[in-house]
Amino acid sequence: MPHRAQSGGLAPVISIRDLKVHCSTCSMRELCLPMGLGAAELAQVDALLGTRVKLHKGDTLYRAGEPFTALYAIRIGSLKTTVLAEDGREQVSGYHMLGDMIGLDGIVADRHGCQAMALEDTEVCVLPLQRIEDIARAVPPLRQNLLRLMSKEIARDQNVMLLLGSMRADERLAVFLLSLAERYKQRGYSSTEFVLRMTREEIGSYLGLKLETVSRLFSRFQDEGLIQVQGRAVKLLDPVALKQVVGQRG
Amino acid sequence: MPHRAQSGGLAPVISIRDLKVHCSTCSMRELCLPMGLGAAELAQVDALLGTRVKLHKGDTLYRAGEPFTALYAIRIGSLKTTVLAEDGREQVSGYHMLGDMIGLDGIVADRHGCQAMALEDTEVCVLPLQRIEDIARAVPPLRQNLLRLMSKEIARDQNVMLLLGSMRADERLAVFLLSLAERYKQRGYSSTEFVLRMTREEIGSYLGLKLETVSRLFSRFQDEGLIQVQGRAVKLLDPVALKQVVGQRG
DNA sequence: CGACTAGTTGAGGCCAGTCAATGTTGGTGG
DNA sequence: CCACCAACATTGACTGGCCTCAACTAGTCG
Repeated sequence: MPHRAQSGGLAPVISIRDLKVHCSTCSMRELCLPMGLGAAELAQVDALLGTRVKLHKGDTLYRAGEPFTALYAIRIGSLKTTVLAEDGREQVSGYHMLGDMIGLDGIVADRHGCQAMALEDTEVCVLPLQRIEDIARAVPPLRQNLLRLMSKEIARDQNVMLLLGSMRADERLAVFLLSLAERYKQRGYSSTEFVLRMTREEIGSYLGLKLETVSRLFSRFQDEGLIQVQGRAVKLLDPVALKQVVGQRG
Repeated sequence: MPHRAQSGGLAPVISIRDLKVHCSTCSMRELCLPMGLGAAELAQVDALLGTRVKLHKGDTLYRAGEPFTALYAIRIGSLKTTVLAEDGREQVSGYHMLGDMIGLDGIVADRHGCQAMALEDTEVCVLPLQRIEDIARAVPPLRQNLLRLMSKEIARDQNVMLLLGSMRADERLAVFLLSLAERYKQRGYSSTEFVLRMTREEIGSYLGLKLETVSRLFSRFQDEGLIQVQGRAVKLLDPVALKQVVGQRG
């Protein structure tokens, strides 16, 4: 099902003006593409941005193989990206929350290399492809930021490779929880208490594990007093001990 | 041990002039950063490039944590990049051959996120960081190419994640061999017969396997008539069947 | 209320890891 | 040139961690 520009039967509680994106008033601007820009530059970026898109839980923002037309910055909510093998196998390649940019992999072939799906009701800012070049020309620091974001994505992917290639199941889950905690913290949320937006199966797919293994590990971590789990609600009781899970024998 | 600008006791068999890099005369230019550029633009890039660096087998081009000063384009030879976990664990994150660009992960933090080591005698072109901005300003198509290369790296990493997260050992090795074959082909070499530049352990590290497993799989593939192996010399006898290894049960 | 999805837990099997012995290769120096 | 050594590679026996299959529970939504 394609994404929709507006949610179904809800009366609009926000004005038309708000529907236009403004980096200058966005709380995520220091994590997002315009990080570090001055007021004048921000105004330029505002003028170049497209509209925002609203997604409901389960909506797809783009699919693998579709023409690459824009990058997206997440304003509210979260998405997962999944890569598909030729034989239909599917793997979650990332979880993305507010302030993150997605779609960076599409530039190479003018087609998206993966699929992006909303894990909850979500809003993204659209950066149309044609305008990215304009932006890059007009605002040099922004060009730098774009490179940085891509570079950051590469560094992140390499860490996931390290996780998938060399860690045991319990280490993977510990790293996953700690990395979520860190990202929530950066965004001003609690780093010890949060609600997972994805299923056990999706976590497993991301970590190269089966859902039963993930479930068992949650139970085990709880038994060991490291965390408290109630469905998708997670509380990190002992982050230090959780860190120690990573990198130790047995 | 740091890299050296020139090899030890050898009399120079190439002229000084050749030591300066020239994209316009480089056979890799259509795979490398200047792909698709016109003659005038090539000349501009030539003027911006730094010198080349020679590495011997085992030499390190850069280490994780070192200040990021340049990107590198491989002229001759090959390198491996490895990421390190805090606990000292190490994983090969990529094999890179002539025409490839490396160091792209360093932009984010002004520090390299991984280590690059030569697998054989190797020469790389140096693109000093300060000049990358100049290049991007002066030659718009080159800016586009830089983005494309980074995007390609992201897409590649995601495929590795798919491999590590969802494939059995034999599938991983088959994918690895086929991807090497493809890359040799793109560079004008035989796609069915080549010499591996890395040890079984390094292959295993890249694929998330132990060296014994890699060795056993080479033997098994040979028994099944898929390949012929003699140490590091590999001949793909039945690439089609090798492709079929990927994605089938048992 | 029934159908469905998500999650938990148990029993058993298998793939890849571990440990160990042996063979092979390539570089070095006498 | 060859003997030597260290690094690399192969193969076997055994182990164990994660997967598979399966049963059951708890929410959720028509």
